[in-house]
Amino acid sequence: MARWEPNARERLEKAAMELFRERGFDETAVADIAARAGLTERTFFRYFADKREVLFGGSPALQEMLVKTIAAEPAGRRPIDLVLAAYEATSPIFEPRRPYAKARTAIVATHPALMERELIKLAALGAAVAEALRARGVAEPAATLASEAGVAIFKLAFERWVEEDQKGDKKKDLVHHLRAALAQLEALTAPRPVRGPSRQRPRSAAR
Amino acid sequence: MARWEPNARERLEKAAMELFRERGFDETAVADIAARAGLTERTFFRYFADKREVLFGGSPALQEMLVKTIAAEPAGRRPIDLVLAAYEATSPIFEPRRPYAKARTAIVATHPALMERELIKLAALGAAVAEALRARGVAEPAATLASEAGVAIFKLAFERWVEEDQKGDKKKDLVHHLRAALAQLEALTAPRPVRGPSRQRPRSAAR
DNA sequence: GAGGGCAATGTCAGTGACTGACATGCGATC
DNA sequence: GATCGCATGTCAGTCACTGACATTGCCCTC
Repeated sequence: MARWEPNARERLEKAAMELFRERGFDETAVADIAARAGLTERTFFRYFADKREVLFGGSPALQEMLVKTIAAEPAGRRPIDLVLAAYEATSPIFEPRRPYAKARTAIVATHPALMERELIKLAALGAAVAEALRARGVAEPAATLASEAGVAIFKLAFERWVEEDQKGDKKKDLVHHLRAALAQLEALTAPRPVRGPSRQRPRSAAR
Repeated sequence: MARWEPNARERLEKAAMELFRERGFDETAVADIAARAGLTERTFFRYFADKREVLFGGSPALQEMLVKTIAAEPAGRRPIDLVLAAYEATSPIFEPRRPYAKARTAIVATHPALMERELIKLAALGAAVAEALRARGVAEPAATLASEAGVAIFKLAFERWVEEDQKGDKKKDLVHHLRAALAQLEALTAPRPVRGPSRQRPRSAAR
């Protein structure tokens, strides 16, 4: 009721998550979210550029963490290792929020419009990472490719990490999944076929 | 005027490209596009799910070509090579359309909403490729990672290919850029640092 | 402690994307 | 040439989003 309740932004985010879960994204009007948060539709749009954005408030902080980590890493490592270190550094943020991450991921998966937004946020993270690599002297196209590979690894690892069911004891952390994903990518781009013993004519390497 | 002019869909696509270029995406109303095509707004929405979709009509054909190529490739190659072969197979389609591709890419780059749509289309291509790999017996997570790597390679190669200015003689084709991008990715994920002679302590390879 | 200023919120009116229901004209079929 | 089906048109409505302006609580200063 009171006009001056604090944390308007968080209230809006919470109300939106609840309503998207209860009724679905399309069936929730912005006015509904605002009403549950004790605010008006107009105020919602002062905090979020559009209806989808309310689910992506954590994005800037994540990006900042990635960029700073890359800048702070010691020298003498492959670009892809710098990128991986950056994503590993976010693990302490995510680890205590696994249930929240799971709920949010489930909502995003329900609507293509939300997946679009998720994809462009990931692309923005990738672009920021590429820029941070360039700032360290990594040349193109290595910077772009390493950051794209990083996004692919992160997507896969995050998905595995979120899906891990509460088997209780043997839960792996995000860092584990990130390292596994990188190892698998390395295996995939290794010069010779990966699965099964050799069974085709040898020929000079790709390209 | 006549109600029964043929090719309504193509007329809408052409009108949209023109108007987006002349006025910009936001400044073009769907009713404007329809009017230029000699149709009504309602008819536009019978052909395209939303205003952005009018720029993405080629997506299903592209996806079909990728999937079929992967299914038809001979056995005994790395998954990533199958993926690359699939993208290479699209080259004859793109090659004669470079000016169109350039114009379209420029429009998409002008508006985040269009980039979002582009990203989700690429993700859909990637998902279809991963599925095609699985149908050939490629296991997870190799199928997903190979298809994601393929998308990254395609994005980079396509960008290079489109940007290539009309220097006249020495234009490279899309296949060239695709192969170059794969080679660069392989170099990035190779066990040891890429640039400069060795200058750090050796240690056993990743993982 | 009255006044003034600032920042967050509210109110209102408008535009345009998108949808459902129903009407209408063109072309083919029997 | 009556009928039918499909592409298109018409109309009305909802909702996301925006700009202009009003209001209200809070803090600072004199």
